[in-house]
Amino acid sequence: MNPSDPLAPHKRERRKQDRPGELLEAALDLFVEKGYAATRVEEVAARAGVSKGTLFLYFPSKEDLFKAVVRASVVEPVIQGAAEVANFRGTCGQLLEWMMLQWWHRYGDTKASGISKLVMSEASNFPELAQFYRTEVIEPGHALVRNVLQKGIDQAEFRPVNVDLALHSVMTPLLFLVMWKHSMGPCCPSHEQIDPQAFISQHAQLLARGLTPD
Amino acid sequence: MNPSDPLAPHKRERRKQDRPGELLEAALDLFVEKGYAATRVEEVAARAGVSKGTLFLYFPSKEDLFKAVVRASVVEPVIQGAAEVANFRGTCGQLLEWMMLQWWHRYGDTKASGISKLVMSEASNFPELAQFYRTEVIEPGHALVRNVLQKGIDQAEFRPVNVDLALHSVMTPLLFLVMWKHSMGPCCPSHEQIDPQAFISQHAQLLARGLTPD
DNA sequence: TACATTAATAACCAGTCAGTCATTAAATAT
DNA sequence: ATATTTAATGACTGACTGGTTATTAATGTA
Repeated sequence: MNPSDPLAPHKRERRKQDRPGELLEAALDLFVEKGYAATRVEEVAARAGVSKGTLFLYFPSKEDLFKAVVRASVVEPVIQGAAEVANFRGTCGQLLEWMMLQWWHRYGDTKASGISKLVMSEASNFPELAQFYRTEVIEPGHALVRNVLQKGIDQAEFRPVNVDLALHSVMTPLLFLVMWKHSMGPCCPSHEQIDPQAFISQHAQLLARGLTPD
Repeated sequence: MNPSDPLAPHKRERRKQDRPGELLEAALDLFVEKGYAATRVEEVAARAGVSKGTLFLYFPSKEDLFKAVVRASVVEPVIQGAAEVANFRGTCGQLLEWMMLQWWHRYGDTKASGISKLVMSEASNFPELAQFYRTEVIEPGHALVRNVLQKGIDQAEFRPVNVDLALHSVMTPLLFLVMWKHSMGPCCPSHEQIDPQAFISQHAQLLARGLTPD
């Protein structure tokens, strides 16, 4: 008998340990690629090499699967990145630029960044998830930036601007790059794509100059 | 007979002229509030005080309804706003700040701005709509900003930065405010809401300083 | 008043998809 | 070997919803 006979009963592998991770991985791909509403759980299961029923063995509902994906793929990078900031040597202006570039190639330029776009898109349909994202992802990130700005002001490297506003001047281009990459980017003629590195660098330097006292 | 008898046949008003506008209005509300996939056409019809069948009398499909909403609520403000720029007197830095503030209270602070968020969210599901949005909304806006930046450089008010990147440093906080307002904003404690006016002003001044030659 | 036109309706259809459950088979214990 | 447990399956269902259409009623006209 042909071993790839499509009518042959599928071999049933029992790998309880690995299933959740594989399902999460598959779900991340599809949610990012197609959005929440447009991805079918059966498709997620298929990509994980498993039947739909099995998925519901590990996640009680599509919504819970989505939440699990967010938790798994977005919280980890944040706390990991935060640790590295302490080691940096240089001016606050340089640190700011370094942080922004790091953020880009550690997270923004990654599949996982699609989740940020997705959470933004679906926030009003999942208020509690938005809340979670805010406290676990946004707030820690803001705190990090706020500290650098405050330190710069305390050391008289920066003017005494409103740090709670200035922080958004730092974060905003990063979020924009992520949104762009996962929405308008793909349908743009390639010759007018944005070069993220160059944009971040120029913006960071613009900010640093703008923050410098007279 | 009770005039509000629920079993009484509904009075049929025939108002062919007004229907499309009313449906568009209702659809704008619901799309902005719940996203594309989550709003049911029957709900749109109901809010417009009309039955589902009637909606399909005026728009051939849900997708066409969506496109019509985008055209109606986003293209008009852009061309109108562009006209006003010519009359401004002041430095390029001041003009930039003025444009950003205008944009905010003429469009960003408006229900229609929810469409920008929606187009971003749904771009990958409606590539052709994203294309339309890019050429009709984004490109004209970019051109406007680019001109001001270039003029500032030509007049030596600004350093010779890369205008195609700097333009995003201008637009980015505006898009961010819109995204925030329609996604994370509603689920944030009110005491840490962003003050859009203040943020835009400070950012614009940061940019103007950052663009100033030594 | 009788007739023609057409805006509006509501019941209906067909396709989709999240979630269920009876059944199967791999792994483990006896 | 045999029995027991439980991971995995996939056919099935029930709710939902975009879109259709036969019918109704409002309006204009002769």
